[in-house]
Amino acid sequence: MARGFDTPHDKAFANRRRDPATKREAVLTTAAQLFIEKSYSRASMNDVAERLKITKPALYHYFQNKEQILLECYRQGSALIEETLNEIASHCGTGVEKVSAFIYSYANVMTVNFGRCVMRLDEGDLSEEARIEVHKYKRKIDRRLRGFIQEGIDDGSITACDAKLAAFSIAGALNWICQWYEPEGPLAPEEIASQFARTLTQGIARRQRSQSNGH
Amino acid sequence: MARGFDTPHDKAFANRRRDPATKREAVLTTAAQLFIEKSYSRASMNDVAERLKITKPALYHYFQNKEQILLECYRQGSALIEETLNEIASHCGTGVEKVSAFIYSYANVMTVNFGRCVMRLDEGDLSEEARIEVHKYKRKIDRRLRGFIQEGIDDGSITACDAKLAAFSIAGALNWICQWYEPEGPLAPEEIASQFARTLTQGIARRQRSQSNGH
Amino acid sequence: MARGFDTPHDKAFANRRRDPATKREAVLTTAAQLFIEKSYSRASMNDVAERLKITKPALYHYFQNKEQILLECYRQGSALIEETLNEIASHCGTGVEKVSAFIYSYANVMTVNFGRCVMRLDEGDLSEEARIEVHKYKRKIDRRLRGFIQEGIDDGSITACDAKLAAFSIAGALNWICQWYEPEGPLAPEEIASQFARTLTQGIARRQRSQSNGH
Amino acid sequence: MARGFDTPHDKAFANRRRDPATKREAVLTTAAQLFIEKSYSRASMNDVAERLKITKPALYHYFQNKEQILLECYRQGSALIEETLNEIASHCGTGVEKVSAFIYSYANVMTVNFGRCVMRLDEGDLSEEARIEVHKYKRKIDRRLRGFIQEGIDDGSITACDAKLAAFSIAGALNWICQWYEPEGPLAPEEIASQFARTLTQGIARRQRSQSNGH
DNA sequence: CATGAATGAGAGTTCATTCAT
DNA sequence: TATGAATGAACTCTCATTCAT
Repeated sequence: MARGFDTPHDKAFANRRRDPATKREAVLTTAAQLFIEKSYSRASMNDVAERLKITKPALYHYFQNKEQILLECYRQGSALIEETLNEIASHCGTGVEKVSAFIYSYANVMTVNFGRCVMRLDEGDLSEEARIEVHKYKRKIDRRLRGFIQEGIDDGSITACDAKLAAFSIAGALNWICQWYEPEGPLAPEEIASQFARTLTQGIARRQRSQSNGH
Repeated sequence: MARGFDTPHDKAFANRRRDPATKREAVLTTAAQLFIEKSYSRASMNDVAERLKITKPALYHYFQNKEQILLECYRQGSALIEETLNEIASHCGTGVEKVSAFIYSYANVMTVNFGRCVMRLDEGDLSEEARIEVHKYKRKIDRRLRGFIQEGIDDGSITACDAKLAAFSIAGALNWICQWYEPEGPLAPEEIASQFARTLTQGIARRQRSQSNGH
Repeated sequence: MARGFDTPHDKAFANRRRDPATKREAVLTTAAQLFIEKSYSRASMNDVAERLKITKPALYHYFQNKEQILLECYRQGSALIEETLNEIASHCGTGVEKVSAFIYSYANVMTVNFGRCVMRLDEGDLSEEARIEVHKYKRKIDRRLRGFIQEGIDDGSITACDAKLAAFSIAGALNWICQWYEPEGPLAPEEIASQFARTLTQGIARRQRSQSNGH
Repeated sequence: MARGFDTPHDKAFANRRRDPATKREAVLTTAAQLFIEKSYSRASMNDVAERLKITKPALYHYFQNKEQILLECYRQGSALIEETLNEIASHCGTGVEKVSAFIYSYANVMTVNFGRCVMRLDEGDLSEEARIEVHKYKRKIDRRLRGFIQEGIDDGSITACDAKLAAFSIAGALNWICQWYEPEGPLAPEEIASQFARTLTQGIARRQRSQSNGH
């Protein structure tokens, strides 16, 4: 996974007859990259175009406007998260195991640009309508995490606690990853993911004489 | 502490003979509020001036430019955190106790505007020089927290673990507070602070009865 | 006459082997329609292409550029008017009869898109050269109308008056039709035409019984 | 009246401390002039600014945006017309006299830029809301004119006819003035006004043995 | 031939900042 | 001193037009 996002995407535009879907993707990926690097408001359409070595108006062939690009970033990132959520929910296991799996997967998503966009970019840049859509995604994630925690409390694998605050705490630790993670840094996504899964789970796991949370 | 930042500060400008320092403070507080409400880039100097019921150029009597206001917000918030850090460091106690105290204080700071500014605003809006200064503050906080954790590991109050990642995890949960906390919301800062102190500490605290958590 | 211009013209492009002249006409008719609906500047080449279900560059096979389409609209509309003018001029009859016939025909033309284009679209969108050409058409119409009026004055069928201003007045009433006429509206072109012919002619016709209208 | 609109209005901006209302007016007058000269869409904010010898953004001190300038032009022009309407309506006189007075005043208004704007500019450039407002103005004018005509029919001063079409015809002749009138041309507004009043009134006036419509 | 893709020029608008009073 | 007015630079977006296939 990951680390591949720094490669130039201007090749997608080398030939005029290239697959338009590929080009659209290239625009999106480059935009996401820039949004993370410089923030949405400081990343101009010109910046995106320049990095792709095309002109500004060409972008408007693939997206209606800047906000649509932003929204699509949110959607892509949310989709990544949703995938893992569904997978985990469908698996059997105790609550604490689901929480642990969630943390592991989510941490990984927070190291790819689209995932980072979801939690790092400013929703204030979205229109009211788009903001509502994005909120739906976020609420769903939150509800799932709380659900896993509650399952754990119910099945005895998690210590009794305020599921809401526990979720905030875990989500906070995870979401913060997208603020400090650097693709070129010394920590590989998997390392981060597995240690986070271990540490954060311990904070809420029911003490037992011996416990293994394998990953 | 807390909650006092929503009162209107335009009164500071009601009387011409008011202390200039007070006025400067009023500008700063109002700006911080707006930066949190709308983000730095969407909060215009006009907005600040309007809310204070003064004119735009008047702002330039107290601050060189918009960035200086932003930087000062970072400084104020960082100072709040530093204070608590020094206090805790000077207190006696085991490592885990210091960590717990840190979490409690820090969580509280994350609910006041200046504190929120430090971790919520975008450093990309600062000049290179200012960004370096702010990084110094942040590194210091991180170093302290890691130090507390290491102390705990050394004195046996904290389970052996990667202090760096543990710090990231705790800091993440805490820093995220400034993203979701709402002054008018149902959760009081102290509630948040105490539950976070409890939950997050558990994640790293040494279990009193012997316990092995298989790698 | 009339009302047939709302039928879709994209059928002209359905068959590849269709007469190119037919296609050109279809472009023109559609463009005229759009120019009337949205104005020349707001009707984009894209709009024209979309309505015809062809691609934008295809338009450039039939017309050099947007302005040429506009010019051609003027020409088509002017031709319609010119036709009626010649017909009327060649007919025998008193001046007032010619004026009445002119009003009737002209009013009808003002309810078809090409006719409307001539008097409703903005000459400012034409190049200097084209504008001069269009002015020639308009001047010719004006001269003819004035001629008819003068004939009437000379043959006694029209009250003595400033032929120039009288022409302006009649032309104004007629030209204004293209601003308010709606193809789907309650008034049929012929109704409008006949009442206008009656009313406007009365304004200048010589009274059968002697009458003085004091200056 | 009239003819004064070609004088440069940049003097209003010579001094920074000049009356803002005067400057606003200067912007409006210059804009109206340009809208008539080049049409709304071709007259750029830059054009307006240049002619006033200020910069583009300075315009935004006086008007929210381009459309607001346009709307204000419509308002100013409509106000001019409304004034005369009220005056005429309150005067005693037969219907035909009122119609004649209306024509005279209205024709004059059609020779000043604001008046011309009302009937010459494209309503399609207005937002839905503004368009509704402008329609209200126009409907009011139309209703008044029809009212005057109906009064005339009722009091016997005007020949029985379709008041609606008669109004269209008169309004058309008058509105067309704003298309061909040139401030520097040979015809003075008053000349146009008085002949139009005479000619158009005759078109509907009841024939009497002798009649004087003085102006 | 006909087309999807791309461009260049220019539009309106915003905003931090600085004159000039 | 403190302010209303003005600016310059930047941004998003549109569109007629033309490549390149």
